[in-house]
Amino acid sequence: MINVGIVEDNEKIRDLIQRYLDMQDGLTCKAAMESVEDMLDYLEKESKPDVLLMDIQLPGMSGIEGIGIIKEKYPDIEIIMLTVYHDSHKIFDSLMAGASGYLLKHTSLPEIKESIENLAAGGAPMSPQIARKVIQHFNKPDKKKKTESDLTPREQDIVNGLVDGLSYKLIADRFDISIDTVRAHIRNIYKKLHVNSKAEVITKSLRGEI
Amino acid sequence: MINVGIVEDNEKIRDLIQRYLDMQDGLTCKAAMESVEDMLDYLEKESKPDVLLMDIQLPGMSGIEGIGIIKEKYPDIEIIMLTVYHDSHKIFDSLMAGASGYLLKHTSLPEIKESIENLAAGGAPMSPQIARKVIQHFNKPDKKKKTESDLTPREQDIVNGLVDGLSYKLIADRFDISIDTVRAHIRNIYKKLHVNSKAEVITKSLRGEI
DNA sequence: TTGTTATTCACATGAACATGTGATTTTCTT
DNA sequence: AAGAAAATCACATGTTCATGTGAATAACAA
Repeated sequence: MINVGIVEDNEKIRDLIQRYLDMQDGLTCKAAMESVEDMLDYLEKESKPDVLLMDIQLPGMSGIEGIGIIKEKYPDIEIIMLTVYHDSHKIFDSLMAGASGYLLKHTSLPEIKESIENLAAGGAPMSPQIARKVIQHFNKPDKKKKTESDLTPREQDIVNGLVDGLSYKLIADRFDISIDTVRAHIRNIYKKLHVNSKAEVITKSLRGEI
Repeated sequence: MINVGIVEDNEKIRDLIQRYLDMQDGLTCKAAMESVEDMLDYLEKESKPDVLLMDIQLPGMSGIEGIGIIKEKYPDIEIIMLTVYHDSHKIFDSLMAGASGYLLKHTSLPEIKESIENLAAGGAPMSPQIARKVIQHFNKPDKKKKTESDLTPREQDIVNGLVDGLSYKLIADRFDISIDTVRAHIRNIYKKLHVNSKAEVITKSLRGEI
């Protein structure tokens, strides 16, 4: 028997989901709150659910903030976001905060039930549109190669020195060259990267733009 | 009508999937090859499929290498991996190479059909176990908080300015404070982070150590 | 062979940075 | 009400950086 909790401020939706889930075989749904704060109170007193369905837009604390707090106190509770938001920031913030699934609100009741069972079986429920955005997040990084500049090996050495926080003098020592040679390389690096400070080179390098 | 192609070295599985998909309404499946090389030959001559089902373990070029080559030549072809491998490396390598979905081989024929339609509708088909691993990839980064220093909001502003490659003067302008105040903050930042140069602050910041 | 690129070095100057010392005001906690 | 922390500003000094100009050597491609 999977114990499900709900955090959703819209009373109609909350009651509808609760009633539906509670009458399903294998599921029980007793805790249906309108805010994270209420749910936290409930969790201190009553038995903890296995799975929480959570909205993002809530009175008081947002659902995303709620994830962090709940997961810290009760790491075993799995949280599925159930929301209208499909923008990348909210999705990734939720996942990074510790959510195990992300469903859009147009998801039908039977699909929600299926998602909960899916989660209990080791899956990760996601609406298809959400899955798409998550995957796109991985697809992107290829373009880095296009922006790749063509620093010479020596120039790359110098850049690494800068990233390590070395002064010109220390870079010169590291590679056994004169400080003026270091300066010369840095001039060339700046030209190639179209920058004019150590700071920008370091930032570009660590962001993978070199 | 969605045109599907298959790259799979096991003849039985390949034929089975091809026959099944080809007899479905709304789908056609004419191109079923045993290697990426064969599929590339086919793509040069014949009409291009909308969706490719691709194995990873193949004679000759691996499916993951294949993704990159096919996506570069024909960016509009969507690729779904269909494989027995469920290790994180193969999953992420595939997604980063440009795959739009990842199914495990125990997926039933009707589920494969559903996944193709799902993809055509803007979704991203993934087996639940795969979705779980993808999400776990996001869940991890929390541990960074442990190494988090306790810079004040203003100090964090200054750090961001440094990362953006601004001089003290420009940082002062950005926040409407004097350059000496910037200096004062930077002194405090250096003490808290145990560093003594802009470069080190930028590196720490971009490596998530702040 | 001639030209280009990579790597090396030197001298010079104004701008930006690192660091010390000291001080005021506001805000929050005890 | 007293103390701590955060944010603000000032003055001073030595160091490091950014940039200009000029040049030599080696390696490699046209």
